[in-house]
Amino acid sequence: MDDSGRQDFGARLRERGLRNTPHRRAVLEAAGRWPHLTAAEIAASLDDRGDGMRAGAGLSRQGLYNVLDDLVAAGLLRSVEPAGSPARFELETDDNHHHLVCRECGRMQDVPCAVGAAPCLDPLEAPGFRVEQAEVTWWGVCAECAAAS
Amino acid sequence: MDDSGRQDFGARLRERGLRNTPHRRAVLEAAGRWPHLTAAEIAASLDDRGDGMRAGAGLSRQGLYNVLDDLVAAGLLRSVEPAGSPARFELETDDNHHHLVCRECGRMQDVPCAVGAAPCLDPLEAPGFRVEQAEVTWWGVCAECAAAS
DNA sequence: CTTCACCTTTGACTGAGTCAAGTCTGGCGG
DNA sequence: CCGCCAGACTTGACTCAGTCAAAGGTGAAG
Repeated sequence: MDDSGRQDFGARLRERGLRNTPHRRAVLEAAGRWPHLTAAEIAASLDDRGDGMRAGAGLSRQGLYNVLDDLVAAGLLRSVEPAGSPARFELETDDNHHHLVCRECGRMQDVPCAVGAAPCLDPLEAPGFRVEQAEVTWWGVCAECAAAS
Repeated sequence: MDDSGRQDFGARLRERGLRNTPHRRAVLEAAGRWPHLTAAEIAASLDDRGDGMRAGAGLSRQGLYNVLDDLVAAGLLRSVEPAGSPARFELETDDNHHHLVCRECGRMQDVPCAVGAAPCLDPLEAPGFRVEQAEVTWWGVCAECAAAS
């Protein structure tokens, strides 16, 4: 099969000590193909996938959440949860990007970190607080929604 | 500390065209006294307030949500919703601060915007997207939790 | 082939918030 | 002074996203 293009998720799973199961691969593939899906959307995408890999029966809801939790814990997936929206998932790429969220339609898009490498992690006034990660979200109106009004 | 007598929430409400009701004042007072309360915590604080203003019966759940929505819409209250937590409320002060959230205990504290006035709103690569607001959240471990481990 | 750890399913449950529809209230026009 | 009515509040059913607990499969190490 022409797997040349897509990443070898199986290997990534093994690396992190997780078993390489079809469900896990399928979830990673979905997240790679359509970033920012919710758990429900991922479930739907598993149900109606028409590609080579047989989906078998759908993954149960609990199963899906287990898979998502495992992948997030293993650092293969990142979960993003903008206010008012259920959690959304994207492949973890360690590229320090942030998110634009449209106030109208809720759509989300990536932006590279605006000010250089990891400026958001700059030391700040936080006596005793050990900062591990910064998360920046820009809220506004996307091009489509702006046009529509 | 004691902010020169509490702010005149009644007047603020009228200014924005909202009726000045005891419930609304009480919610604003609670948010002023203990920032970052959840809706449930605000409800509890209304129930057992021992100060001058009689609480009367508790505000119903729906009533509370109505009040919160109104106050947020009127720009008197700000709602913050870190991943994995229910919404939390603080008085809107237009001071462009951001939040530190502890991964262990979930506690939240304010930090003044690290890099000057509103750097987070700097133009960024977002063709067509009209950015209205930036939100920065730092995740880490607070002093207490760090000490406890 | 067995076994045990890991993976998955089932179904009940919770927490946070919403919807819809009815009731109360207080300030204004008459 | 009275009735009206918009805005404030209550009630109760409901939804959505996610969790818990316990039982059932499965596959690779031994």
